[in-house]
Parts: sequence; C-alpha cells; structure tokens
Amino acid sequence: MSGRTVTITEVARHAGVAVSTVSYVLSGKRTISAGTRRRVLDSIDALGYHPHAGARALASKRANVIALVLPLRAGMHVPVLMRFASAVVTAARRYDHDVLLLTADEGTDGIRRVAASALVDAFVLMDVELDDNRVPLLRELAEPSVLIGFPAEPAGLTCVDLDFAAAGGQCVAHLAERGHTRIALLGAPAVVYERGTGFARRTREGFVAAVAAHRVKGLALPCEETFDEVYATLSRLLRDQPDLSGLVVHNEAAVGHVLSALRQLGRRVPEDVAVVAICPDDVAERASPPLTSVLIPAEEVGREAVRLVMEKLDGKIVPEATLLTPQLALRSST
Amino acid sequence: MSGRTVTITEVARHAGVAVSTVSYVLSGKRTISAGTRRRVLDSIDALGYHPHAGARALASKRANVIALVLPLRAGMHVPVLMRFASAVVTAARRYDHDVLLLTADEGTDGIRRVAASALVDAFVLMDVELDDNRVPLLRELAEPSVLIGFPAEPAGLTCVDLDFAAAGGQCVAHLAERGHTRIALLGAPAVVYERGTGFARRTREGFVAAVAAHRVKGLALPCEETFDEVYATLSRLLRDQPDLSGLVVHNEAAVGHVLSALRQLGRRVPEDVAVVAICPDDVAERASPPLTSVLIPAEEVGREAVRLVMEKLDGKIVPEATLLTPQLALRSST
DNA sequence: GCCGGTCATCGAAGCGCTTCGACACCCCCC
DNA sequence: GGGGGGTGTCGAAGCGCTTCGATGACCGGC
Repeated sequence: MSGRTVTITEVARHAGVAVSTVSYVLSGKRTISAGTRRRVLDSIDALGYHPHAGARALASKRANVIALVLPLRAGMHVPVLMRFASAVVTAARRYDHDVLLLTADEGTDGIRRVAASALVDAFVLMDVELDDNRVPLLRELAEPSVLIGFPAEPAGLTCVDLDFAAAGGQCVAHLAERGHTRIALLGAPAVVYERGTGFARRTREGFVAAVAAHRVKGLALPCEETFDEVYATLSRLLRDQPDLSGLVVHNEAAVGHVLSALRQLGRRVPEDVAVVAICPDDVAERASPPLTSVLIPAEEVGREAVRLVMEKLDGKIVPEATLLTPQLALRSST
Repeated sequence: MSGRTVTITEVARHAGVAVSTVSYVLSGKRTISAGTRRRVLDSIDALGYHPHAGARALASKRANVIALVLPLRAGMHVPVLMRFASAVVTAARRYDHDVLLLTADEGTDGIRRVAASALVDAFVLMDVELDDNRVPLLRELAEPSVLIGFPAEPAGLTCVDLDFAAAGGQCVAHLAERGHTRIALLGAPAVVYERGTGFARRTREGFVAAVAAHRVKGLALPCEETFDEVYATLSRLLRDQPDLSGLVVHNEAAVGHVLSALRQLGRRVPEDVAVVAICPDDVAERASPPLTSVLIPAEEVGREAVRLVMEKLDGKIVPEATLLTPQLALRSST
C-alpha cells in the first residue's frame, strides 16, 4: 500500500500504454489484444490500482451504487428486514455495485436528494405499504427502482415479494389435510393492518379464501407482541372455541409467546393444538417444539430485487410483479 | 423536476455570478456579500440544483460518505444492531454525510476496496470482536475509523461503547441492595464468549467484580437461545442452588424464554426470583412482567461514534476510549 | 501492388466541481 | 490625494476517469 493513491495515468505509464487503453481493458467496451490486456492487468495489481469512484461516476454518469431504502417502523420484525438487507448487499456486489443505506427519518427528501446528486443509480425499497408515500416519487424519478412488497396500485412499478396469499393458503391446506376443522390465524399487530401493510393483509386474504375452499371454520385475528396480550387472546380464543385445534401464526415476534402461552394454558403442541408459522427458518427451528413453517425466503427475494433493478439499469423491460412461491417445511408442531 | 440535471454553471448564469462564487456560497469557505448569497440561493432552489456527488468528490477529495461495516454474525441480536445502524445514518446526515452499507461477506477486502476507490471518507465498525481481523487493516488505512465495541488491543484506535462492566456491576448492586445474596448471570451463548466478543466478557467481568465487592454469591453462565436450553439451564440452576433469588440476563433473545421457563418452573417474578436484564428498552417493556433493565443506549452510541469520526475527519484528536454510563430503569421484575 | 476493411491503440475533449491566485473596489489614515 | 489593507468576486487550472473520432498496421482479394 503506497501512501498516495494510484491513478489510471500511472497504470498507463507503467504498462506503456495510453490511459484510454487501460480504461478499455477495465470496461471491456473495445477489443484489446491479449498481450496488452495482460500487461495492463499486471500493472494494475503491481501498483494496487483502484479506480476513483467519484471520477468514474462523473465521467460515466454511473455511480455504481444503489440505494436501499429501509424505513424502520413499529411492528416490523427487524431480523427479517436485515436478512433482506444483507441479501441485497451481497447481490449488489455481484454486479459490482455498492449499497447506500437510507432510513425513514429523512423521508422522501432523502430519495430525491441522492437521486438528484447522482449518488446512486437506482433504488430498492423495503417495507412497502399499500398507500406508500414514496411511490408517487418513484414514478416521477428517472432512476429505476424495485419494491420489496406491493403497494395498493402497483401498475407501472416493479415489485417482488413472497406470495403471502399462497402462504396463508398453504398453511390452511396443510392443517385441513391433517383433519383440523376449526383453525385461527394470528397475524400482525393491529397497527400493521391499519397502516395497510400489504403482506399482512394478503396473508389474511389467502387464509380466508382457503378456509372457504377447504370448508373448515377459520378466524383471522391481529396479534400484539407482548406475552400478556398473546396469552389473553389465546385463552379467550380457546374458551370461546373449544374445538379449535389449528393455529397459523404470522408474526415472528409473537411466535415464542404463543408457544409459552399454550404451554401455560395446558395445551400440548401438536397433540392438542397444531401450529404452523410463517416466519424465517431460524425462528421456526429454534422454537420448542420446532415449528412447521412457511419460510420467508429473504435471500431469494433480495437477490431477485437486485437482479431486476440491474436489468432495468441496462434498459431492459422487466415484469411488474414477481411473486416467489412459498415452501412449507414440515417440523414437529403439526 | 426538469428532466436534465442542473449544474453549477446554470446556477451561476441564472444568478449572474461566476461558478466559483456559487461554490463559495455553498461551502462558506470565503466571505460572500449578503446580497449575492441571496441571489445565488434563490437561483439554486428556483432551478432545483443539487451538486453532483461524484464531481464534488473528485474535486474536493471528500466523498461525504462514511461506511458502516456491519457483519451479521450468529448470536448477535439483530434489532440492537439495527438500532445502532439507524442511529448512525441519522447522525451522519446531520453532518451532511451519507452511509454506505458494508456487510461481512466481502471480508476486509470490502473495506480496502471502498477506501482505495475513495467511495467513502471514513469507517464506523460495529460488532467488534476482541481479536478482530479488521483491526490491523484499520491501522494501516489513511481513512479515520471509529469502532463500536472494543477489541483486545484498542491502543491507537477510537472506540465507543456502553460501559458493560459498569452495567454488570449495577445489576449486581441493585440486586444486592434488594437483599439478594445468591444471584446468577445468564449471558450470551457460549459461542459468543469463545469468539471473544468484548461486551459479553466485560459484562461478566463487571458482574464477577461486583459480586465480590458486595460479598454475595454469584455465578456467571453462558446462555443459549432456544427455550429448551434455557429451561434446562434454569431448572438445573434452581435445583442446585435453592436459595438463588436474583437473575441478571444479558441476552435479548433469551429474555422471553427465561421468563417463560420461570413461570413453568413455578417461580414468580419478582416474588421468588428477581430479574434484571441488560437489553434494549422496548424488549424490557414488552416482557411480562416488564423488566428492570439497564438500557443499551443505541442512539447515543451511534451518535457519538459519528461525532467522533467527524472530528477525526476534521483532523482533530479524539479520545481513544469513550464509555457511556449505563442507566438502570426500574420496572416490576425486581 | 493497390485498395478496402478490420483490429488495436492513441490523443483529446469533456464530465461538474473546488480551489488558488489575481484583481477591482472601497474605505480609512496619514 | 496617495498608499495600504480589507472585502468580494472572477477566471482558470485541475481532480481521475470515459468516450469519441482518428490513426496505423496488417490482411486478403483482385
């Protein structure tokens, strides 16, 4: 590591070629003979050259950075969001891009600012609400974007998500096959439904539809995240519906509480009550007993979002909606 | 929003001044008369001008971006990390900087790369281990850095953290004052101690020292994060030490399991066993009963880390170690 | 043996900004 | 009324890179 930073000019001199030749070796935009390419590449790592990101961005009009817009709202399960975020970073690196982190507190101005200052080339948005105030902004922006989740009016946008309706349906189908005739869905906290967060509602819709299709009795309830409230909800539910024998839990933070509360209410899992969760794998595996679950494929969603945004950067047309099919993993809770 | 992007040249023409004058209005590096400044500022927002980040970085040798290096390791409690991350982003914006997110899977190469390409000006590292492989790299880098957490050999670095030893001590003192004479610490999973993560060890050291100082009996144990293991640990503990009446829990993921297990073991909190937690406020409040806790001041730590790194960017000398004093919040578990 | 066409490389012109030195201008003091 | 010292503003030179048009060198075909 020399002290001063190495420029493309020094690489060119060292390799005995023109600056532009070095640039073409790096970008591959013109053919370069094998011999010259070799000499240039050797010089590059002899000198430890890294292109200056700012200079490159200025000249090429590409920053090679995408923004990850990650509001951190009440009721969102942070570990899941982080899995997405981590997947996005990893995927972006495969396309030689870095990731700028934008949080909510700057609001839409942050998005506008980084777009206008050419700090980033594109946007990946997480935790999208049905009526999301970032959406109108995205529509007027020249920079491409991909949403993880669906707003109410997704036409003209590019959205990726797990097919939560199918997930809710799969859980119902699984319980129905096992012979359960009265089941319940414990979902997100009430505030999340009120905010109109898409995935919570879509799971519920899938649940309701599947309940009808399988001719079983089903009730969908929001679910708060303190032990006491979970306990109260469950004991009320079990008192009012003594034949309830299947539970779908779509709330990572409450999963543990649900199991504790059932234990305390004297119900064994799965003998008395079968439980299916929609949650990340590690949460399901760590529970006691390990839960049959629909896993949330965070890595896959993140990777797909980045792939789509890169295609859009290349000017390609991409599908507006991408729904990833859920996978049910059988464990010992059903 | 006009289609084309507005440059400083257009602002200058619109305001009837030289390009350099606009630049000086923006940077404040030379005195500009009030009248001229006004005209320039008016033109800026009439045209909707935002400086081009790359051009600025190229000319000024400052990207106005800091990197947040956030490995996501097993056993780390993600919500806490995200609180830090979010605090760092918010604080950075106050200094007109943005935040680039770097995760672990690129390893130290990622750090080297973004430094060499002048993508970022400085680094904030989270989740620092005692023997952290990023530390030697930081020492040889020209870019300033601040660590959240302490490595084994922090001399010459700048580190910020909660004073975990004091936190452990405060918990012991609190329980001792309440008259408990035999207490235990349930800490991080064993793997975290083995990895040499500083905060886990420092809490344990503070606990051990305070136990001696207060002449009570105390045992420090690692604590896994599945309900079954927590239950097993606790039942063994209570069997072997029937007079145990105070528990310090320093493991966010296990807090809920500890309370469930105690309930199941027939121990009331706080009547039979008093529990103090070291965890974020929301976790403590959401528990049942709400836990007396030492709160982890994520916002403050993040803010302080950014403040320090900005000082270093300005060439100022900053203290090597910054320890934030823990605050004990009394709730109903003791 | 000359011509047209590749192929590989070069040189120079910017990209949009910061910064340095220069230079009016004005005011005050002797 | 001329000199000295601030102020406020300007012009131009880069920062390190990409990209476009130009230029040789070399090849095969007639």
